[in-house]
Amino acid sequence: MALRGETRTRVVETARCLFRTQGYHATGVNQILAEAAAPKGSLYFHFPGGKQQLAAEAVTAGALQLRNVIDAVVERSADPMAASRAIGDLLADHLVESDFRNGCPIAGVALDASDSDVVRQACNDGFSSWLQSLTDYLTRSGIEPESASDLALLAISSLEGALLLARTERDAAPIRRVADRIAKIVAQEMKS
Amino acid sequence: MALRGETRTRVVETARCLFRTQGYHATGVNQILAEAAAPKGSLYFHFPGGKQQLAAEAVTAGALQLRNVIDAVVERSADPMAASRAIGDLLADHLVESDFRNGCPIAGVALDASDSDVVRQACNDGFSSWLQSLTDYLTRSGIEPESASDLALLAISSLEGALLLARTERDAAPIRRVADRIAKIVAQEMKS
Amino acid sequence: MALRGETRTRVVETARCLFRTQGYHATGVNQILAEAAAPKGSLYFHFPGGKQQLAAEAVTAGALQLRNVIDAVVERSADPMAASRAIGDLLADHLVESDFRNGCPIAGVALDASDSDVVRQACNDGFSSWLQSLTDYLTRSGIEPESASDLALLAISSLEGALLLARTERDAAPIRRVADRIAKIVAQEMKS
Amino acid sequence: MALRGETRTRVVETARCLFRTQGYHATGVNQILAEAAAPKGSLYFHFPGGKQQLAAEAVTAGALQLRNVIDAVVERSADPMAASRAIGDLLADHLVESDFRNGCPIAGVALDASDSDVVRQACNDGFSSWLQSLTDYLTRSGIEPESASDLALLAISSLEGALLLARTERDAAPIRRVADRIAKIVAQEMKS
DNA sequence: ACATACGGGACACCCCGTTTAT
DNA sequence: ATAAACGGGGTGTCCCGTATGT
Repeated sequence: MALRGETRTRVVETARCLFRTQGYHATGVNQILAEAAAPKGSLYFHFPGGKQQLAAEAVTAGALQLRNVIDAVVERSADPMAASRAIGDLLADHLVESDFRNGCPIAGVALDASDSDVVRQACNDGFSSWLQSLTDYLTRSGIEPESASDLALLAISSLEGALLLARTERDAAPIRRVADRIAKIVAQEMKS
Repeated sequence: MALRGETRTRVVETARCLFRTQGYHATGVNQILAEAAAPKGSLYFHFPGGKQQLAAEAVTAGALQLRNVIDAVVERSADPMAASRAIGDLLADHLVESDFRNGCPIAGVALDASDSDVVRQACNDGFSSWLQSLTDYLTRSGIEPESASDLALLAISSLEGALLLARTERDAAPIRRVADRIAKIVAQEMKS
Repeated sequence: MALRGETRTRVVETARCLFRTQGYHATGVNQILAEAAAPKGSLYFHFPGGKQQLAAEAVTAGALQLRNVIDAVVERSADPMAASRAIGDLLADHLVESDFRNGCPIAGVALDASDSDVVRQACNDGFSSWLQSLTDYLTRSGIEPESASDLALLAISSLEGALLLARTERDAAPIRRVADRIAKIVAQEMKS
Repeated sequence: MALRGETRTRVVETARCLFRTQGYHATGVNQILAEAAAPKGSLYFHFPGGKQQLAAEAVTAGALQLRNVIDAVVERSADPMAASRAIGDLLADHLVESDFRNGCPIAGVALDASDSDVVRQACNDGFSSWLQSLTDYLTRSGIEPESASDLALLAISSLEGALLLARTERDAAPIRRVADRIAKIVAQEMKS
């Protein structure tokens, strides 16, 4: 018998993948349930808020996962410049390996479901956590707090945009080029 | 009887607005037709390729319009740094004035309809034209071609990402902060 | 709440009648659902295969029903000759009573949906069951198996064609004339 | 420039082919016009009665063509028995060569458009002409008029039905078997 | 005779959410 | 927690016919 919450987790994970590659409106709850091999009747038992709640949880989970992956990469890096390039490589690899389907786990939902407050809030929380985490890291690396916050915003914005451009172009080069530029900018900031 | 192409243009314009604010899948052709006060029966006369063709044309039109607006702003600016800040203000104003609905005219479609090649190609062409236009401008402003291309990619990526973050956060600040940072980076590039 | 399968059966029955009189493409699923007073949303719950599955089931049901009716008529008949005439009368009556709308429950679908394999197969199964049943009966009546199979094919083919002609002519005479001729041919076969 | 009526003829021919293989409702006027490379605007100039008139003319043309082909085959045959088998072979070949799509040029329309009187009448005229032609031939071959009429009806009905069965089964055997049986029946009739 | 455009309705299919009964 | 069935609205697409302008 299934452990308590096992089905729930599987549904969220499936939703995370599908929302990430297809966006909010292009992904149907039936598809999620079918792919998760979950019983349809119990969707609204686990997620009384329906598709919106499911998307919010999927985004939250996706944001957390990516943050953990990035944190791990960062900790293995010698300095922020190396970290930036490593993150770029990571994102580029994710994209290419999925045949240019796996972009940002938040963006597709954020743009597509911006009318739902609960979903938008989850997306915002995800972005905020990334910004906070990156700002902290840059500060720890010796950058002044104010600059660190700006750089974190620039880094995440540009990587987010680069993911979009790369996916549209079906070429991961923009991601690595942007990550490289960010590295240089961070380097200059650390010298001063 | 309608003037040649008048209805067609009106439909594309309506589609451009709706796709921009709602994304591809959240926008129905019925809604477009109703809002454009266009006859339903002749949609597939004007757009035999259906919704995909309509989206492709809407994206193309949106990309061209925004490029023209930006070109005008750029020409009024004293230098690339001022231009960057002016573009940021422009995008931020667009977003705020529309109650955080009018983001990038391409992004919402690009992320949502990446499975359709004809739509994806139109999005890619739009991004490419922006990149080209900006690269040219930076080159004309005295930046080396190689750096200009990189800076253009960074600028567009980061503004694209900032638009997404700002829309999600319902706060235009990220756009202006990113535009300001880009201005500083361009300044440094011009000194060297 | 509806008893298990009650709605489903009602839909299939309605579909059987409508497909029989109107053919496959001239019958819309909305019409079927409306006439069956069935809930629209659950059509694809009961029939995931859509209209094709519905038509296949309707044909199967129609073929079985007509076979049962014919079997009953045959068993009441003194000999194959009488049976042939009785079947002709039965089909002619069906046609006339419905103002020349109720022809063969298979033909209208078979000709109209021959591009769908699932539908074609259901039609084929229906015809095959009729052929088998009639061949068995003729064999039991003392006709050699090989001849019985040929006669069954002739009988069903000619009645099928006669139904078509009668419907087109709006005159049931061809059916009875053909049935009478078939009776004579069977008689001659039994003497030999 | 097109000769007068050339386009019209091409449209009717295209309609004949499409109606024969797809039936009435499954064939769209747009498809006919596209396949005939005919201008859409002039359809209702040539055929003010619309699709129904077009179908009626297509059926009339198809019936005449098939009658001519059969007449030619009959005249080349030594006797009615040979003629029956030759007709069966002809129809079977037509069916197989078209991958079981080209059945009777009337049946598909007759069953599918029986609600339109103008179409039904054209179908009826086609069938009647075949019956008349065949009855005449059998009479000329020495069969009593009354029997000849009955045999003609039986022959056409059974071949019509056999075409339907063969198409559904995707096997031309029923046509040849029925034609063979008809030949034997005619032979017996001629002896008496 | 043709061409462009309209016009509204219908098509099959699928959506998300709810209800009732296990 | 699951399951079967409902409920109505919406999807993109295509239909046949018409009207106006060469």
